[in-house]
Amino acid sequence: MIKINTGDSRPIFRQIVDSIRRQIATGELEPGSKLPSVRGLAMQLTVNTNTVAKAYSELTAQGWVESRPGLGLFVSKPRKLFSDREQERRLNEAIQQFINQVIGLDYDAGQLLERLEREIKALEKGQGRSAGNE
Amino acid sequence: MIKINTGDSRPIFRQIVDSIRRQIATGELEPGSKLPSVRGLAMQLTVNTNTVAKAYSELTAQGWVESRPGLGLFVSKPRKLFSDREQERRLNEAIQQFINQVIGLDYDAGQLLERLEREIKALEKGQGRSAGNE
DNA sequence: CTACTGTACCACCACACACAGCACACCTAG
DNA sequence: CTAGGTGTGCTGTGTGTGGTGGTACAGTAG
Repeated sequence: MIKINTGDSRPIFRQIVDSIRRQIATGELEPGSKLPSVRGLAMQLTVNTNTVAKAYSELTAQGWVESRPGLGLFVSKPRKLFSDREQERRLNEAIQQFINQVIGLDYDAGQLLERLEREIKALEKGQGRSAGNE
Repeated sequence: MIKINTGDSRPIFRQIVDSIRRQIATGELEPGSKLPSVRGLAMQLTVNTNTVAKAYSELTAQGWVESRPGLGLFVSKPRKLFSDREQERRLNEAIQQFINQVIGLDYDAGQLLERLEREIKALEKGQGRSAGNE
C-alpha cells in the first residue's frame, strides 16, 4: 500500500518511486508481481495520472520494473542496477548530503551511527536484493 | 575558501550555506571571524549578490552567524540551534533520505556503516560545536 | 467490438532559483 | 563633513521543475 504525505517536502512522484523501491528492496513486492495500474493508483491517491506515469517511468528506466505492453508493469528480477563507479558516486553523494543535514544537530558520532545502524538493518529483514552479476 | 560546483545538483545558495556551516562546525572558521562581504564573495564566485545574500540570510536566521550593522557578518559562539523535537525530526528525515538514496546500491549494512563512520568522524577532528544549554 | 494497459503528447499554472538593478541605514576612514 | 564599504530590503525578469487536465495511440484480454 502506497501512501502520500502532502506535508512531505519531496515531490509526489518521488514519494511514489521511493515507496515502491523500498517495497521491492525489502521483498514486500516480489519479482513478477504486478504494480497497480497508472489510472488506478492515481485514482487511489487522488493524484493526476501523469504524476504516477512519471514515477513508473523512472522505475522502468532504472530497471526496477518491466513493462509488458497492454498488460502493465511487473517487478523485474534482482540485478545490478548501476556500474561500480556510479554506485560509488551515489554513495558518496548520499553521505555528504546526510552530513550536511545533521551538521548543526547536537549528536555525536556514536549516536548517529547507532541510529543509522538500527534503520539500515531494519531494511534487510526481508532480505534485500543482492544479486550476483550484471 | 568557498567553492561552487556548477555540476552539483544543489542550488548555489545552498552550496554556500553548507560550505560555511561545515567550516564553522569543524572549527575552520572560529567564533568572531568575519565572513567575506556579500559583494566580495559574489564577485569571487561570479554569482549574483542576491544569491550570496540569501545564503547569509539563512545562516543568520539559524544562528550560525550574527550581523553587526555596517560592519559585516561574524561567526557566533556555539549554542544549541534547535529544540529537541526539531533535532529528532531532522535526524529522522536525514536518515530516511539517506536510505532512499542507497536502497538500490549493492552495499550491505556493514559497508555502509563503515563508510559513514569514516566520514562522520572526519568532521570531529577540529572539535565540532557541542555547547551546553540553550 | 469494448475495456483495460502503458506511453506520448499538448497546454496551463505555481513555485523555486538565479539574475539585475535600485534604495536605505549603518559604520569607518579620510 | 564626504566617500566608500557593510548588510538588508524591494521590484522585476527569465528559466526550470512539479503538478494538473485533457487527448490520443498501440497493445492485450474478454
